[in-house]
Amino acid sequence: MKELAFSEKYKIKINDFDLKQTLECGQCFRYKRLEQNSYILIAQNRVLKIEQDQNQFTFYTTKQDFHEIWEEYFDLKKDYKAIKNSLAIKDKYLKKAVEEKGGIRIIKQDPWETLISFILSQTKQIPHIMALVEALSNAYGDYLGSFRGNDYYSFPDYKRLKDVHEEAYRGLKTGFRAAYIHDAVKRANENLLDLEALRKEDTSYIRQELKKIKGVGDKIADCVLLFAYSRTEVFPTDVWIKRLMAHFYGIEEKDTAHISRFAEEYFGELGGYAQQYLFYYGRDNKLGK
DNA sequence: GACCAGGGTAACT
DNA sequence: AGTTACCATGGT
Repeated sequence: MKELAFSEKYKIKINDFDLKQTLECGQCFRYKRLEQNSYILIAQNRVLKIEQDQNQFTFYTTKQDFHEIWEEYFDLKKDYKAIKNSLAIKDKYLKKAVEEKGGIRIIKQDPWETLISFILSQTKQIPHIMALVEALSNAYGDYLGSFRGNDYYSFPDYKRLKDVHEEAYRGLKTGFRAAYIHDAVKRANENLLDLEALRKEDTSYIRQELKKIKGVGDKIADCVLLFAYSRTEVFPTDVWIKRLMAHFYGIEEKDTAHISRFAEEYFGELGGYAQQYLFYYGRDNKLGK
């Protein structure tokens, strides 16, 4: 047992950044809220504590770690003001979404963790996804430390999962997704899937390669492209987005490919940002029923 | 007990 | 190319 002290502190002012919005908008699953504006995040094989007071942030780590790891991870160098202005002038829904959820940053997560997390996400609600990712980490990840009675484990990489049987994943209540996880692990260990090598490839090629994994279709591939590979033009289309596109823009399509084409046309290079603002705004306000 | 959840696949027209 | 049943589990 190792109690995490969080004795290091680095304070910094950041604009267009909201901790709650960035963590709870549905892009990541490994955080724990401590108090109103205080969170634990597990990422990069570390446990990070962060606090926010207005535009003043406290990262419980060294200045060096902040600049080498977390500034990039939270995409804090980018000018989101310009992005939000471009979107807000397009229509009243984007204007509202950007006004209300303008503190979202698209974080740069690990591709493997993102891939497995979104495989687990299918037909699951966000709290269930978080529970499954946590169960997988607790079972196979490295122990990182404890804080206030909670133990934290890293997300297990594909090498760590090499000899895990499909039945073991079923034991974690992953259901039919167990076979998909097993296939992804197998492909990674057989060098049929190299997520680091894919970083430099074209978006369409990455999508094509990801879809070779069982249980990975357009939506999950697009989530990996947006949340791990920073392909910010990509517009993942899920059940919420389908409903919201009908509600906002009258796009009554069942086929996600049609919605993606509309999004590509309408949002252009800012598709990924638009998707996150609209998704979180719509879901938080229960719009589109 | 029916219905749905940040989907995808296979088997149909 | 466009539907539909089904997949496993947990929550209303």
